Amino acid sequence: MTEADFELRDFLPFLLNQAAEEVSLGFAQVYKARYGMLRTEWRVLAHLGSRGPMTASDIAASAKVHKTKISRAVSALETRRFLSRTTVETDRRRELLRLTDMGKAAFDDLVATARAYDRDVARQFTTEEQAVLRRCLARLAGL
Amino acid sequence: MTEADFELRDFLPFLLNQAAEEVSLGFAQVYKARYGMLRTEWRVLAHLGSRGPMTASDIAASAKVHKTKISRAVSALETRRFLSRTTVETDRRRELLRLTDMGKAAFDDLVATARAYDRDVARQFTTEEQAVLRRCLARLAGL
DNA sequence: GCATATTGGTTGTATTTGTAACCAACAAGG
DNA sequence: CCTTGTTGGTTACAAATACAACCAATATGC
Repeated sequence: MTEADFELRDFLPFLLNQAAEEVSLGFAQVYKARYGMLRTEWRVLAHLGSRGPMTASDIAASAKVHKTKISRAVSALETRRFLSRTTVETDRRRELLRLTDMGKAAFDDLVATARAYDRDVARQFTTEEQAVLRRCLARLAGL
Repeated sequence: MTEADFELRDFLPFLLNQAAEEVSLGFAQVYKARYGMLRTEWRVLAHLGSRGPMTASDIAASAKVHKTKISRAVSALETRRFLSRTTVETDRRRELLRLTDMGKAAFDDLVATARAYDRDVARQFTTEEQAVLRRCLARLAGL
């Protein structure tokens, strides 16, 4: 007999993946449809929008995303004029990224959408559940 | 002023992705190192192991994974002799997938590893937190 | 100052994935 | 039967990702 009583739905890595996929797929469609943005691009936008100008590797470190992914997302956002780069004069390897007016507008708009989406998702839980859920996820995410 | 008080870490889709990535990355390395299996392959193995023989589209439906992904995972598992196919005689489009002895052994082994990993992850939470977390995730995942 | 190592960032190539087109087996309607 | 439509599954091609090699600027050791 093999381990017949093993249930995938009790397995945390599986549960997390499944939930994450389900939840972020819905939101991905929103901003993809509206701005043609990929997940990483939206995340770069969010970082710059909420924390102000920073360099690519700052974002990579804070979002724990590989720098090549960031690099490509930044190019895409630059091409669409959502952000601009300026080389840091004291260290000319680094470039400070900042949102253009268009980028800020997109960010504001996406924040509104994001908040509404978040409320929508959260609504199916009690306040206590929400608190526990967010706390546990933050811990797991290493925040 | 742009929406400066928006914090990514409060945004559920982001939290979920981050947590999922962090948690399943660790486990992925275990079974990738041991069996050279990809996530989808391990999930196919898990389905067949815990629910017995079934067809590719059964798995696709139950795991909510696209059938092409399943198809490729099944071929990979077949090549490595973890499973075998037999055409269903009453409907020759469908093929019943079942684990070979090797597949069963791999499944048993992975179940043990998975349980240990799960315990490890869960240990940082209280019993109540665990219950809430699993319940919420299951709901979000649509289980 | 000069060789060496490190860091910020990009590019090239091999995998992986998603989307759509596809084939074969079956089902339904006439 | 013979069209037409559906379903299970695979394949082909495009997009996305990971990984390693790379370039330029700076830091470090001597």
